[in-house]
Amino acid sequence: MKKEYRSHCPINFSQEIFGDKWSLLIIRDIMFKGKRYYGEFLNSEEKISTNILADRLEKLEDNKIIIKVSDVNNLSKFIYTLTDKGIDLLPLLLEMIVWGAKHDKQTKAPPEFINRFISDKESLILEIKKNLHFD
Amino acid sequence: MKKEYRSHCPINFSQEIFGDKWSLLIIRDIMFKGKRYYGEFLNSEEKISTNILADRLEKLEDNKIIIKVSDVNNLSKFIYTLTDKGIDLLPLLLEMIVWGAKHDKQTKAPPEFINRFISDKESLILEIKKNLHFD
DNA sequence: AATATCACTTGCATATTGCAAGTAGATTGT
DNA sequence: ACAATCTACTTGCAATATGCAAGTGATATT
Repeated sequence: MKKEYRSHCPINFSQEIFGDKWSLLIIRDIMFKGKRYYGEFLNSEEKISTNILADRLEKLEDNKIIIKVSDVNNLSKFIYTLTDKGIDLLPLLLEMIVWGAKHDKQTKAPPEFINRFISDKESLILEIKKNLHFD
Repeated sequence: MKKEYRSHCPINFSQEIFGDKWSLLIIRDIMFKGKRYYGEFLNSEEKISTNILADRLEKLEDNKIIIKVSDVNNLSKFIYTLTDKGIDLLPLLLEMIVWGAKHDKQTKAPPEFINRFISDKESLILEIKKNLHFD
């Protein structure tokens, strides 16, 4: 079960963990949209298929980006949350949002969000992080 | 030849363009290692295969992240360089380096590079950008 | 007790990846 | 001038990954 990395370049390391079309969307859903349940991820705009979702959740959990715990209010449900390692992806995701918003003419990124990030990175990061701790 | 995006979320937009295991490694090679030729990319540590390299270079060019021009000193060679859109990926890549270096115990990222980025982001960004303009 | 919900799993067709070998034009060496 | 080499790919094919649809088993609701 041990993972062999192609190299220990930090960019390669990162890409081997979340360099696919779906992983960061799951992290986005938890980080920015407050999603926590399997069914919520399934309903995201990009329509991930259920087997891919199951696979990515498992890989993200294996890589300690997220943790899965059962929901005490409903034992047939599980709650997925970010670990500190996952929360550490926030600055990267914010830069990705800035890049995507700048270069997609049809972007849906709210301009006030982008402007706030550009003019006041640190306070935005702190505010988002604060909202991630429900526990 | 028109591209349909699954959504115009900026994270999804970004991932549809470079969310795979190889694209950002090519960009890394140009940005941080000064590589410009097909053969140089082929020789990178992670050993990309030639058909995948050809495919990714074409996609990166289609997406205006890189441009391909023939080498006036050797007509059998082409020079690949970053566009402004590609150079705009620098902050994202730097955050990726920080994350990868922090969470990979075996990282090869030089600590002084990480420390300089953390303590003095903007000057490091400017310096790297300056070195990208050979033209 | 029957029905619905939830988080997956399975089967299968299609698409992508990766290895190895081949090709065509430009360059270099003799 | 000619052959060998270099350079940037292309092609064939096997292995892997993806995505759609349907199924399953445990819990929850009525």
